[in-house]
Amino acid sequence: MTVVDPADAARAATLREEIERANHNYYVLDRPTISDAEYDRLFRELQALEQRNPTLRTADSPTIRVGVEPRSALVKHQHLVPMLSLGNAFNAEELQEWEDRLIRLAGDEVRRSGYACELKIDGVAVSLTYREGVLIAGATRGNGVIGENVTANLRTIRSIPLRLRGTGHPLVMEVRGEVYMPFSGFVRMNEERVRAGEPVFANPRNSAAGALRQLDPAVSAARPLRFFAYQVAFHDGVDCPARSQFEMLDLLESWGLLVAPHRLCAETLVDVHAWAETIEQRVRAELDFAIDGAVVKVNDMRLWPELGVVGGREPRYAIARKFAPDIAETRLLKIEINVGRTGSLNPFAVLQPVEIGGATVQLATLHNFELIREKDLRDGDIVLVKRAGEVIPQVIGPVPDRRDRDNPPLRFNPPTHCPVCGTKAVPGIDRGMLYCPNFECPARQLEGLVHFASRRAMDIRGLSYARIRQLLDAGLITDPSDLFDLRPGQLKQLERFADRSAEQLVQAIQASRAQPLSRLLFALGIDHVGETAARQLARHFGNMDDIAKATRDEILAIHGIGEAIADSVTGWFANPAARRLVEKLRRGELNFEEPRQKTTGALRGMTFVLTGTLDTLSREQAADLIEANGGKVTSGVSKKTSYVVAGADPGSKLEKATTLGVPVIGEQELRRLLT
DNA sequence: CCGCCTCGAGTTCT
DNA sequence: CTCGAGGCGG
Repeated sequence: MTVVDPADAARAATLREEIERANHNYYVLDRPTISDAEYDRLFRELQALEQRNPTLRTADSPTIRVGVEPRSALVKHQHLVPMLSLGNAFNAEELQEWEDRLIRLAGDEVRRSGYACELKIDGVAVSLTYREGVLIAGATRGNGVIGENVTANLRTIRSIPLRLRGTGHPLVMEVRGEVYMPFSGFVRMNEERVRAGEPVFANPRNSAAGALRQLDPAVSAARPLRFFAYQVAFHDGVDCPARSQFEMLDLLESWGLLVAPHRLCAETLVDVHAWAETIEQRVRAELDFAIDGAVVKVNDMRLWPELGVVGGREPRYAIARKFAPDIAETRLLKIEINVGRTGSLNPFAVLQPVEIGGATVQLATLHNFELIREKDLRDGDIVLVKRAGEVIPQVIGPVPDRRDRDNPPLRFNPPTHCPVCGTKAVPGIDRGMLYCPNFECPARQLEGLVHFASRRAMDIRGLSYARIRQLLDAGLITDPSDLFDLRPGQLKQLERFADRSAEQLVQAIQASRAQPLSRLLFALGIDHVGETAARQLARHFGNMDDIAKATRDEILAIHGIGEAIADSVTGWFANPAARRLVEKLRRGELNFEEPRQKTTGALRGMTFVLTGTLDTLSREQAADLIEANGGKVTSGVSKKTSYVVAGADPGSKLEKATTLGVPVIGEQELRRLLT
């Protein structure tokens, strides 16, 4: 006789109530009140409590039921075989526990069978009934046993065949799968709704659910819905046409159904884990639809009955490896604008900090003003933010349902003037972009100086963003040439400047005067003149004065330099302010010469691409080494690449090298090439 | 004129 | 790292 802790009992009751309320809001009212992650947390806590105290497991506990009663406006549909849900594993350890349990139940057969791995689409589960290959009915999952008949709506989805292709389909069967709305379609649909003055949808899954339950099929036909199939159910006694889940997926495809991409037949759990990591870190961000995890199934279907079902609810042969949610709702506090070095006005979103995929997101780029207009983003909106792997956070769109209807926030208007200096903004070549044309704009000066001092330009250590701002505010500098007049005494006057750091900074600035012309030229920040073009110019002309007086045609003659760069360079040197800057730099005794490049070298004519972490050399050292020996380093792999030098943990370039047949070498082999 | 190869520029968080 | 556009070769 076990004694139940009264605190546990009270907690269980609270959890049950909260879960029931969330279920009702989600399934019945279609208005989710808590996030999926929060729901999962509550659910698991309740499960754990009940496991510890079996007497708490009441007959009406949500852990026993699969869902709730469906809304009754639609005709009911009884599933041939119940549509069960899946147990969850949130990490590799829980996945391992699952396998351990399987092996205890069915022995090593499980290992030999391997695992079928599929994406878990975040959509609406449906069941399609085919008789003699013809679609006769379709239903939502409902409570798992009885769903809603939405046949007419499902028929409007083009990726659902009305008649199956191929042969070998059982007389009557239900194809199980997921209806979803792609991100692109979701965004487009909301844009159209904004134009039509209609309310907009909160997120793709709710849109798909809402579209399926429309009473008028014409309405759901207009929605961009898709379908992926993942399973088949038949009457007992019907021979399954496939032996394994993976074969079944192939069979579904041969019948003309779509199966979610990136599936894998894994031999071991280690492979499953590696695959799931790749999906979560890399693949997920590229998909045009939401996934909330991966489904792992024992591949051999003959083992399924033996493994049984947990609590009448979750079959043991499959488990959902859940990912951290990569989408969250948060408030867009304000749309702000950054002024770039080139004068580009870059809008970004300041967000109420929100946890997504293990990182706190506060800022997200909005790219350009066209995009803000299309999505109709406004200060104060609740927005959907997506972030996956190492991808930069992205604002998918507003959730206007949550906008105060009586008092909507003001529509965002692109700036007419530079927010920093007030100069009239001008449109750029790229659509949606605006520029501040003022060369003396303080923001542009700040960004320009940061670029000047940066590692790849003049490489002045200790001259950080904050320091530059401090020097500008103190009126000690306005342009890069002023740096070279700075004296330690002036810096020591400033706050937070120790004697030693003042001397070190002046020292670093003085040392940078010797940088080759190519770096100085790049540091000046002339439009279209990056590292490569700067080096080309410096090598070709040899010194600053010959570049300054070069004609457009003389510059055009250089291989790799075309009209855009030539015009930009001659234009820059024609500007009196620029000429004054050059003269001040000359007085500061900066190096205006490019050292003669030796034209020999073991790597002459070869092109290299670096990826991953090399054994001893840093990426930069390796690049220097290659260039010192006459070779070239580029960023992308192409047919012209001679070698890809790969280290530990290489990126996507390695894959591209193998597909293009480019030889891949390591650091040791690179060194051998030098001799 | 088209397609491929490069380069330039901007960007978030740990 | 990725997108977009510059530049070149066919």
